[in-house]
Amino acid sequence: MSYDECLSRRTEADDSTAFGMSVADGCGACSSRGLCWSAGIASDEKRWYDNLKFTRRRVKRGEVLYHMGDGFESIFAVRSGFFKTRVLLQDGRDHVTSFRMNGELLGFDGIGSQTYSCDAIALEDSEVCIIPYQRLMQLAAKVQSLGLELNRMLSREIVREQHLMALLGTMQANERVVTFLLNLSTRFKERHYSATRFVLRMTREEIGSYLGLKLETVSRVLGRLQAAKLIQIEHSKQVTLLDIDKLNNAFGREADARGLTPNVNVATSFRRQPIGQIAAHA
Amino acid sequence: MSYDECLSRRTEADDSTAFGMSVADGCGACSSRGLCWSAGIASDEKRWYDNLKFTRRRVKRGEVLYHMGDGFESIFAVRSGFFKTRVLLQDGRDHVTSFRMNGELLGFDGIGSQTYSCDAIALEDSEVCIIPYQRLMQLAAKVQSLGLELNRMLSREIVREQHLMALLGTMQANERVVTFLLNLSTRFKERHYSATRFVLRMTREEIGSYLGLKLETVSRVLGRLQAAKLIQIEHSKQVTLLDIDKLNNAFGREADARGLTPNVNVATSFRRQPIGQIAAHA
DNA sequence: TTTGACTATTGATCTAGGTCAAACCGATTC
DNA sequence: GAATCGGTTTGACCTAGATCAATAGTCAAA
Repeated sequence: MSYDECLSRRTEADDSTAFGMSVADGCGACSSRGLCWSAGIASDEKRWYDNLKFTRRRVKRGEVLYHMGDGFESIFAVRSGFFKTRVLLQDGRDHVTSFRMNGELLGFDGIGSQTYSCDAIALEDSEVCIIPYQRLMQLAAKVQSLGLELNRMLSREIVREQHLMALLGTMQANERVVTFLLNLSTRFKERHYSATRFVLRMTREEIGSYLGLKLETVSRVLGRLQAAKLIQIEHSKQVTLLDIDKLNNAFGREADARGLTPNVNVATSFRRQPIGQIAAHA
Repeated sequence: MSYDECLSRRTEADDSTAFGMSVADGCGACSSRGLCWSAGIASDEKRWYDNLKFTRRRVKRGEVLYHMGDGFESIFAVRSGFFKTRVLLQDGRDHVTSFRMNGELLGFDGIGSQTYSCDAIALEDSEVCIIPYQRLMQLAAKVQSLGLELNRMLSREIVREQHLMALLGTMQANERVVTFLLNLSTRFKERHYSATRFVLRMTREEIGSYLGLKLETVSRVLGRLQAAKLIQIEHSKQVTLLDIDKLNNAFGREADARGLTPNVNVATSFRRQPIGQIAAHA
């Protein structure tokens, strides 16, 4: 998908973006302020942003933002909504590699080969800022701190994935699910949403794919966590974390900003116990 | 570890690096030429490299190049030898996240937080080029293509890790090990070493950690592959791939340059069979 | 050349999580 | 309000890979 195609798909009705929107007049009012780009840029260099016009695009639930194999033109910042990314295997298997919420970025995977290497799909009606890479790099040539910040973001994504690899390589099903919930909790908290009560935008199957588990296993673990009064689930999607400390102590350290921190601070034998015992114990 | 410390550990005897070494006079003669940095930089901009003095450091087998938590100053290019990186979990578990051979880079994980997020450990006596990040970025401010190339490398690392996550999330033990062997094979081939006969520098346990398997499982799979006459192993470490095509067809597509391509082009039912049947079938 | 520390192989057994199948639930549509 | 549909839960069973344990190869130091 070319950058022009991208633009043409922009919601016609959205007047505010009709002529592009600079960071100066757009980001200041954005609900992702402080989470997205601009947080890392030296403030005396912010004026440079005027050169970087953002456009936006609405993506309906289930719609694909970009496809694996599409030509890389832009990275995207989630303004609102929720996305998953997934890599596809030739035989039909796939694997979910991330979930993205507002203020988070999509498309880094395309820089290396000039072709996106995964699919990005909206899990609910969403809106993204389109950040054309070429212009971004032209600007970065002038604004030092912008290039540095971009590197930092790429690096943080590498670290996030390392932690996820460790999760996939070493953790039990219980730990994986709890780590996942705590990570979501942290990210909602950063966005000034409730850290203890939130909606799971993704299906059990998507969670399972992300965590390297089958959907039935995810469902069972959630069931056990509920039976242990550590969480509560209504209508399958609405989750309440009833005791974050116990969840933390039993299964994983406070997950940091962007990554899934897979650290565990209890003895191995303990981790292996069924959840009921852990809840009673902690 | 500071950059100065890094320098001070440099091998005293290595005169060629005593006053730093520019890309111009150092990289031209390097055995990693064409694999490392310089391949991606516009050639008319290569002269700028003179400003970037590289120093080197020898790292003995088992020695740590950098530790998780060390202050980030530099990235490293492997000149010779072999490294692993691993993330540590608080309770003593760890997970190997990559193996690096000559021409490959280490330390990207430190850019985001200014602190390395994993350990890098030499698996044999090795030598690295030390690339001070600050100077690199100063130079990148002048040389556009350098900044672009750095972004590409970071992005490729993200994609590599995505593929590895898919491997950890979806593949069977057999597939994982075969994918691993084929990936090594490809990388050796790129370096003009034999694609079919090479030495495993890492232990079964390290392979297992990387692949999310136990060392016994790795050993068993290798044993089965050998029994199926797909590979041959001498002295535990010396591997010969006897039939790359069969390995490929049965378990995974040709692995691309840097990533573990987890694609599989056979039916699921087929993949599940024991190796002997696959070998007979393919 | 023996000793000792690793590392790897191999067998026997166990279990976490996968697989299969049925039932359930809430939302939508007819 | 019956029917359909996508997603979820739950139970019964099974198996890939983990675990445990014994043996053996490899290499370097004494």
